[in-house]
This record gives sequence, C-alpha cells and structure tokens, in this order.
Amino acid sequence: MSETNLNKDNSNLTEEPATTRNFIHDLIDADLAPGGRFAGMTVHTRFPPEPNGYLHIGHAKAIIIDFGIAEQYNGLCNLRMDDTNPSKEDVEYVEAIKEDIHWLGFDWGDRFYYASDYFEQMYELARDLIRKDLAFVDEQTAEQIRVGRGTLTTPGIASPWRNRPVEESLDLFARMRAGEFADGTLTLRAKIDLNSGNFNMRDPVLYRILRAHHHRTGDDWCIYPMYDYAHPIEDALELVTHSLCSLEFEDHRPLYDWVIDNLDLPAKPRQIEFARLGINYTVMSKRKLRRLVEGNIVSGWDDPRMPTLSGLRRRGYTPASIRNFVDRIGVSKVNSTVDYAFLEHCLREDLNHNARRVMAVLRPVKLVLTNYPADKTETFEVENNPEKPEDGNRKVTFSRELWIEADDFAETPVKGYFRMFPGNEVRLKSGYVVRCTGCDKDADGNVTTVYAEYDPETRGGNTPDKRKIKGTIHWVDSKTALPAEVRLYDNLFTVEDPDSAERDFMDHINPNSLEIIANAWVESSLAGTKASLSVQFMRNGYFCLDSVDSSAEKLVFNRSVSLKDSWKK
RNA sequence: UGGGGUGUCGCCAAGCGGUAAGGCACGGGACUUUGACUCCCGCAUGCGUAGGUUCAAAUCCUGCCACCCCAGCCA
Repeated sequence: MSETNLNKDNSNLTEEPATTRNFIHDLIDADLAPGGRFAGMTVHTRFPPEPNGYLHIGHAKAIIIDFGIAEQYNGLCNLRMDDTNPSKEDVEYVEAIKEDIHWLGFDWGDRFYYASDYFEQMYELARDLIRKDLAFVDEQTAEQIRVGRGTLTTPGIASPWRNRPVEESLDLFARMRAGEFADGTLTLRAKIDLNSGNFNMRDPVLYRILRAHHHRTGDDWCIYPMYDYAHPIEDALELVTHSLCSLEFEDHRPLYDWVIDNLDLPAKPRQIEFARLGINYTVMSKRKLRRLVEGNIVSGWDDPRMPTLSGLRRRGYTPASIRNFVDRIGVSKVNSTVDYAFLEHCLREDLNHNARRVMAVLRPVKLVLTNYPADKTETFEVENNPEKPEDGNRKVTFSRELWIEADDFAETPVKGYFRMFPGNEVRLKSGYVVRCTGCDKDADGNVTTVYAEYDPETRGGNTPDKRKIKGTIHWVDSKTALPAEVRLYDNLFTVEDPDSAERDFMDHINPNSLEIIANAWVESSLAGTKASLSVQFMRNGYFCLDSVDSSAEKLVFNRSVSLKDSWKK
C-alpha cells in the first residue's frame, strides 16, 4: 500500500450532465404533491454503510443516488454508520468510508451519525413493543427458530414462548441486557404473522445476545438490534423521508413498515428499492474483496486492481468520471450488468478533456540523431493539454540522444506500419521530423540503438514545405530524463468469460495482473511534481501518477491496462 | 409448489394508447503534431411469448414462459 495518494484532484467536471430522471423521482414527486405522503416537506435521505469494509464502485451508485436525490430536491442527506453488528465492524473502515465519500464529491455537513447512537432509544422502543404485546422473549435455539419458521409452502409454527405474559418478557428482556444469559440463548422476537408467505414476517428476531466488543460502545451492550428492527428506527429518528436501498430489501419493506407503524416515532420514512450495480469482469461483494485482501492476492483494499473507490482512485479514476458513469447507467429495478468498457469510456472522456499530458517511454530503445551536435540542447515549449490552452505549456529538452518506445521502430515494417523504419520519416512530437537511417542490434538480434537524421527546418514538428508526416511518436531526452518504475495493472481476473469473475472468482485470478517495468523514462518536467496528473500514454489510454516523490530514486507510476489492451495481446 | 420482483438492440436505458430517444460496444468514412481524440454515416418492421380490446398497443386486459431475491440470532 503506498503511503500517499496524490491523485486526489477533483478534476473539473466539465459541465456535469443534468441527472436524468428515473422512477425514484416519479415516486418522490407524488409524495411531495398536495395530498401526498410528504406534501410540503423537505426530502431527506441517508447513505447507511456498515463499517465492515471499504466502499466500492457499487456503493458509489448508492451514494450518488442518495446524495444526488437530496441535492436535486434541495433536501438533505445524512451519512450514517450502520454499526449494529460489532463482530464485523471496525473504526478503520469508518475513516476510509468518510474519505472516499468526500473524494467522490459529496458532503453530509454536520449530519454524521451512528446507529449505535440510538441503542438506548431502540431498547426503550423494544420495551414498548413488548408492552403492546407485539414482541416476546423467545427461549428457542437458533435451530428451533429456523425449523419453526416453516418452508416455502408450509406456514411457520408458533414458538412455545409466544404467549409469554408481557411482564415476563419485560423482565427477561431487561435481564438479557443485564448480561444474565449466554450468547444465543434468548432472543426478542416480533409477533407478526406465521402464515405470511414472506419469511420476514414470521416472527422475526429483533434482538440477539452477542458479547463482542463494539468499536464505539465498547462492552456497554451485550444485546444488539437486528437490521430489520434497527434500520427503520434509525431512519425515523433522523427524520428521513425516503430510505433508498437495493432490490434485495424489497421483501423487508413490509417489516420496515410494520416497525414504523407500531412504534411512536417522529417520522414515517418510505423505503424505495433500486437495482444494485454489477460490472462484468469485476467482483462486487465486500465478502469477496475481503478474501482478496486477506489472502494477500492484492496489496490492500486500495490496490489499483480493486473495484474499491480507493483502488479506482489509485488506478487514475477521477471522481467526475465515476459520477458521470453512475449518472449515465441510470437507475431502474432491472438486474443488470454494465460493460466494463463503459466505465473505461467515462474515464477516458474525462481525462481527455482535463488531464495534462506528459511524455514517458515505457520500453525504451535509444534513438541517436547522427547529424545533431553532441553538445547541443534545445528546449521546446509543449502544450500541457491540446484541448485547454489555458493549461499552458511546459518546457521539454531535446538533444542528440533520445529514448523512444521500442515498438515505435521496426527494422522490417509489417504492411501498413507507418512509424519508424529505415528510410521512413516520422515526427518526434513537438520536436523535429527525422528520417530513420538504420539500427544496431545485440548478439541476440535485439535492437539496441536506432539511428536517424533530423531535418533542421522542422523545429517544433512543423513542416514548412507542408509535406505530410504520417507518423508521430513520443520521446524523452536521454540527458535529462528521469528514471521511473511503472506498474502495469491488467485486469485482476482473466477475461475469457465475462461472468466468471463473479462466479468462481478465486479460480480466475490473472497471475500476470501486475507487471513492474523498472527501466522506463519520463520527462524531467515531472521532477518534484506534487499535484497529480494523468498522462496520455502512447496511442491508447492513460496512466496516472500513483505517488511521486522527487527525492526517491525513481518515480513510481501506475497504469492499468484496459481490457481492450488485454484482448489485443 | 409460497411470497416479492424483473423482462425494449451484444451491454445499459428512454418510452406511460398515436405508430421504437440516447449512450457504450461494433462496422464504414473524414480529419489529425501520437494508428488516440474529434467528426460524419450505419446499427430493433421490433419491445419475453400467445391471445384479446382498440381506427391505433412496447404502452390496456388475460394466459403462459424465463430470470433474480427470500427460510441469518448478517446487513
């Protein structure tokens, strides 16, 4: 894991597109209309991650929907850590989550909460439920409860403790809290409908006994509320109007409503579900990502091959590109898998508009200009971004010996090749037009040096006689070039089957997903670079500075290889 | 076999009774100081399927089919 992530700029979102409406807007509009459920009220949403892992691009969709909807309605969006299961959670994740949301470009103001803040209130509300004879303390084992829940076609069977007197449940519940019983021995269960076709309504467990150290409340509690009971209360206490979540919670909505309806709460939030994001060639579950981290298959949650926001950040993704991606895939209730190529497209689009370019040579071969004075050095002004003159120029030095990309030279060109080969003219980007005269090779036949003669009339790459130069290649001055270590990241998973990554992900790890190139060269203009920048690299794609330390021996770059590149191999 | 959802181009996705938007991918062309970018052009007689209602149906009705989620004291 690198210590610094310099690539954090919020690259200026060129006219972020107006978010397209979706079915959620329709539902909210109806709620807000006169006579509607929330007529005249302020839209209030929340993003409620469980702090048990890092946020990934799937969460980005939820964040953008939750915060985005609030923004569009001039409402509010809270950030809430849904920390009701201490055995899986940790403070490390809380900080990472906050950082990633800020990086994405969203802010929760002073509305940062923890579900654990409400434990006392939840406890009191549970007592209300018991008093209303809507909940009871069950003494069945987990196995007995499971059996009693029935099957798809047979109804549930009432627990023998279901009709326990209210006073007795109240007493037992208090003693559960006091720590009189062992983990897993008693539960508090709602009394709803054992005949429901929806399992969630067959007397769901509301509280379990669990002795685990909570990252915030420590050992204050040994009973913890279940999601289905806690979530609606959290939403209501925060005055949330619209509780947006993913499709798998549709079945839970009746229970969500039941809790809201049977308790005295300050609001009646409405749950709306949408489809979560799926991307092919990518795994998108915290459980699986954790296995990659703990199995040391990747360097950490922020490994550039990970689909986590911190990984994508190191891979060179900009916040704007991710926001744009999520915005353009839309929101619906269809289980969908978006093409990885679309994510890449959104990045390239942003980088192409906003990234400053710089030259670098990854697989170098020496180019000697035999008619250029050995002691001469020139400086060219090169535009930082052809699309943005306001980004200015940088100075690039030029001399007799340069580094060029090995595959920009071919001793015997294949048909259609129009870069450097003996007898051919090419343009050194922003430098001179040169004509190749030959090359040297080592004993194994590898090209070690390429020779060419430059045309003094073509300074800056211009051709006063208007002759067309078909090929233009990048280069770096060997006198001033800085050595760089470039890390090429291919997709973490092999790509022969788009869905294999999700299905049998451990069997499809690409062993060559990380390649370290130690002898690359970059422009001297990168010395001491502090800001992040993305680099247009060769003829396709970009790479980004993952970390730059001017005092280090070498600059370190990351470049993720697009799937397209993989297919070309 | 119970409950809850979803089915429009290879992938997303508009459409809400008036005769199939857009993006990605793909193919062709132009342009180009990086074979990139940009720009043109092409790409569903068809909306899971079978019927029905209507002057008119992706949109309404009925049946059928397919796929996803649910039997954690996870979220």
